[in-house]
Amino acid sequence: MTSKTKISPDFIQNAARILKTLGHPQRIKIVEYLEDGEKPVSQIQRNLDLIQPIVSQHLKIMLDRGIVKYRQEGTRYYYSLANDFILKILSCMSDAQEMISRGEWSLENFNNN
Amino acid sequence: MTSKTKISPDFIQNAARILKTLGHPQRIKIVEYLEDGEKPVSQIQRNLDLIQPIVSQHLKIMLDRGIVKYRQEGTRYYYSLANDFILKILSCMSDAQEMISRGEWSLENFNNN
DNA sequence: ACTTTATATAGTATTATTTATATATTCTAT
DNA sequence: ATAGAATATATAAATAATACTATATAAAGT
Repeated sequence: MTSKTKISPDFIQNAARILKTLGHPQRIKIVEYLEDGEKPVSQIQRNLDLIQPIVSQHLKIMLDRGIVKYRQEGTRYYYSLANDFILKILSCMSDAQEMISRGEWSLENFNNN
Repeated sequence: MTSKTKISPDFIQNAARILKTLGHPQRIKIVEYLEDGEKPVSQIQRNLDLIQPIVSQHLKIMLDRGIVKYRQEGTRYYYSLANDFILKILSCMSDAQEMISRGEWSLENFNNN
């Protein structure tokens, strides 16, 4: 059983923003990649096989929304997760993945389009 | 410590979709409202003070993405959460709310715009 | 049959997000 | 001072999400 979740009305906007921000495949991948510590942009770029401005753009969005932070060293920008909590959301999604693979949840609907 | 979250590459699109879908204030409110059981559209509408087509649209989006389901009875459509798991995500967000209120996390960044 | 109620669906305009491309900045090494 | 590397920023184009208005459907009551 799940206890009554009460998100305060003031916080709903923030909650939506966080979820929406993480609701992008490449950003999820970036967050996952940052899980084991800070990484410079170039490395993220290589790892995810994306062009540099795209990576910087996603990082900026996540920076503005408090999801990542960075530390500059010379010409390198080392990005890392602003917070361990972000991983909780991802681990929640990996639970979802399990449920679906066990057939306990279906994302597809009969009247899907 | 959080254990290594591993979302399979195949699932990342789905994960993003779920998060993005929940990343809307009114949809969060709807999900919260459905927490204590199925509700007909009209009641959701009254509760959230929205016009009917908006509610139906959000419900349809969430239906297509496996987040809600419904049961028709006469002219009434009773919507409910497709899954208890959805609440876990929200409860995760209510944890976030706490962290922020305790000052352990800031959503605002110096160079925010 | 006709009307009302509850809800869905369609179409559309507006706005936001995403991606791509091009350029600027800043640091480092020469 | 110049050049190269790493990254940011600006801008434009393409795409998607949102909210609104109007209309359709289907069941229930008269």
